[in-house]
Amino acid sequence: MAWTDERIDQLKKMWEKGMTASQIADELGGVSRNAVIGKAHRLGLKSRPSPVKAKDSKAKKKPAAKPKAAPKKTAPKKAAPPAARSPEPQEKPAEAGSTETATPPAPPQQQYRSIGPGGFTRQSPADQAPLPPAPPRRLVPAKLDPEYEEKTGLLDLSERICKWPMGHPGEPDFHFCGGPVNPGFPYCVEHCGRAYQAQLPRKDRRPPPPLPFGGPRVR
DNA sequence: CCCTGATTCGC
DNA sequence: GCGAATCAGG
Repeated sequence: MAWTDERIDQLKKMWEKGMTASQIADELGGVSRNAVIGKAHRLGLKSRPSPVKAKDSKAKKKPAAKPKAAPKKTAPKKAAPPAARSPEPQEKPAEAGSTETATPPAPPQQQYRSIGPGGFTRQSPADQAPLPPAPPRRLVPAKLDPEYEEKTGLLDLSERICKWPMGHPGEPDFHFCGGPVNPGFPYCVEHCGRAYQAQLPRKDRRPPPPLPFGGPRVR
């Protein structure tokens, strides 16, 4: 599969969106995870938190004892030069919370109010007691509803996860089996048994169960 | 084991 | 330029 401009564009978007190389790879299709990573680097895309990095400052020298059976074809060019990485921006605002002090409650002060018809105290918007700062909100619950914890969702699927649907799409608790697959199949052993069945002779077939949601829409 | 990204190097 | 193989941390 070639890297067309379009696919490169998708790659960039996904990469910058934080998707993993694997996710990007099988979203694009036709490329491996390695291909995606390789391309990303060639494109000069920003590297992202990698497990195997950020290790430094410890010069561990093991002078001897590491022949490794010489699996390399060429002379292993060790000694990665500790070339000074680009100077980290080091943007640490060091600003003591001088600006984020909570708004102090308005001090009691002389106020002039007019009395409206019916004796109501007139109140202008400026007279409104200052609203306390809104509490910080979470966009996402810190903890998943226990009902969905442990459930296998669409994004959890992989080549070794059983993709047998449990429930129906659209239902709140729709999820996937999530068990280990029967190697070579998209389902676990149990669900392979459900998925792959020989046809019964016509006379032995049961009528199909009623379709959910009232069946196909007729226009 | 599984996952991740980085790097190398033959093509 | 490409990406499999390899490395290495979580």
